[in-house]
Amino acid sequence: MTKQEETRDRVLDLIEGLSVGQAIPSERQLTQELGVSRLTIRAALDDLVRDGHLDRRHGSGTYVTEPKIAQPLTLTSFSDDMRRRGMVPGSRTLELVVTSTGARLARRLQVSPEARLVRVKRLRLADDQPMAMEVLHIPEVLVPGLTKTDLEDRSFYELLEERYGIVIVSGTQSIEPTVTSEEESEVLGVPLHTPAFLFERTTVAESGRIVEFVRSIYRGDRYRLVADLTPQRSRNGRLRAAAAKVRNGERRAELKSEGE
Amino acid sequence: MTKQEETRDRVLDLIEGLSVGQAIPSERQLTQELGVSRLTIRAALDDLVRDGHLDRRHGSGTYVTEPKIAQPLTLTSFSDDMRRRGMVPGSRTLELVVTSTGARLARRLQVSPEARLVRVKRLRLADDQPMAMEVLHIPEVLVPGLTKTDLEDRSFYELLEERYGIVIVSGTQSIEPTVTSEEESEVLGVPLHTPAFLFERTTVAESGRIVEFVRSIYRGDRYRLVADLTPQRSRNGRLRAAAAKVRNGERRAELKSEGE
DNA sequence: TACGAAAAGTGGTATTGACCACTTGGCGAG
DNA sequence: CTCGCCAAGTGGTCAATACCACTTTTCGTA
Repeated sequence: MTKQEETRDRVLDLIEGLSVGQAIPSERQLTQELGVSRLTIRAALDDLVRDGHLDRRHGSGTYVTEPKIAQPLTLTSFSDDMRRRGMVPGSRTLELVVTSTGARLARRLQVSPEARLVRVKRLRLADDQPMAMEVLHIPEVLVPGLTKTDLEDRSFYELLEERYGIVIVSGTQSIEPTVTSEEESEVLGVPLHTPAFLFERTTVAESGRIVEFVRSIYRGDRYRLVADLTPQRSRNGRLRAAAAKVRNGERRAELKSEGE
Repeated sequence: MTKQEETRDRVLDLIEGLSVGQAIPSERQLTQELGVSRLTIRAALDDLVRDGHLDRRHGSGTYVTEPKIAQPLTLTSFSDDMRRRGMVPGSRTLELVVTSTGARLARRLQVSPEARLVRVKRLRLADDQPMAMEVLHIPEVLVPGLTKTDLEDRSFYELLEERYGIVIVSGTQSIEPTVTSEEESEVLGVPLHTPAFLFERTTVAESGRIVEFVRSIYRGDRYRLVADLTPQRSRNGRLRAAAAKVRNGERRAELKSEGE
């Protein structure tokens, strides 16, 4: 744990005691209160600004921001994602079976095709409304004794960490447009061939091992991705002069209002 | 232009003279060669690492990386996006008309509903294959005398900067799944109701003025979004211990291979 | 020759001190 | 009372220096 990380967490604690819009102590004040150099403070605040917890105003101060709506292109769990929108996340496990892996999934998960695999199909709810259907594939050795109810009322990632000691550190997700199949339509309660997002995600643990492959279908009529864009610097220099003032675009998702 | 930005650009120039995988001079060497402090060097390199131009290896050196496939959730033009994939971008202007604005668009563009608007419909090509159809809406006062051919063989953003002196600094883009309409199917050469991405984008100039509202339909069978994910820090601290080692997920798009 | 320890070089973190640019609020002149 | 200026406080940038952690190379020893 570096001082910078420690500082970040201490400021994070500090933020919890404040309300949105309030200013945190100035950088020079924090230097004294926390006993670290201003550079360290700034590096820690940089992180928190990047993550959307703080907003700096040159010449004025540093303020607590509205909690971000969401950052679906960050490694967040469905539960956290929905909670952040003020909705109650839910989950109904439709099926939990142990199967063999097969060639394609074996490659994705980087395990032997003979390995045993837990396959979980579940419905994700937001305020008891169906939002997405997802199918998880997890090597059985990683989650022995996993049951249906384990997955009902908590984040799978929390469970992984607390019971199995597996900490997620990264992942890759692809996004495609698609339309719902017959099964998906029925489960989600939408007409056949409704537009939807298809997310495919593999996540990686601290150890470097691939933990899961997930295939999710999100209702296109209720889920939308929103990205704040910033220009990029180009290596060939053509547009370099038009360099960014705004940096680090944020990503977030929104729920569409019913009547849009 | 701060020293840090100047340093960044000088390193960027330096990178152009190297090939992928080669090491750039060490930070201490750069300190001397460029005559700035190591802190400044590091800040500049931080930027370039974030943008994917460089890769740091602790104890070893800093290396030039493979140019990123793409970063579609960054403010990049279609032309740049396609070029980066080694494809030849193209554009066919299907229609260019001046109309009045209407209430909904007026709100989006923050102009009077009576303002004149240039509406451009065009087909975007990659290697002469239809990739997307887009409709641009631009207040006419910003781009007087714009013609069809202006838009054919160059980036619209380049044109804006060079001829009209308008520099784009940020934007917002929403992404939804949809299916192609009759017109879109015909123009793109795909069956009716093919899954597609609907992008809606508004871009903002240096002046703070909204420059354009764009609605694009991307073929779902050829265009895919890929995001590298990293965990986030949470303000309520529950999972904070599992903090990220990997930071700053990159986003990129991929073209699907034909036979997938 | 093969191995292992040491040294040299690299990026990673941290401190201290300084100055600049911007915002804000108070005070004085009109 | 109002306006404009100015000073204080804030974040933004930069320098010089030090030490740590890691990688790579070198070189001496077995």
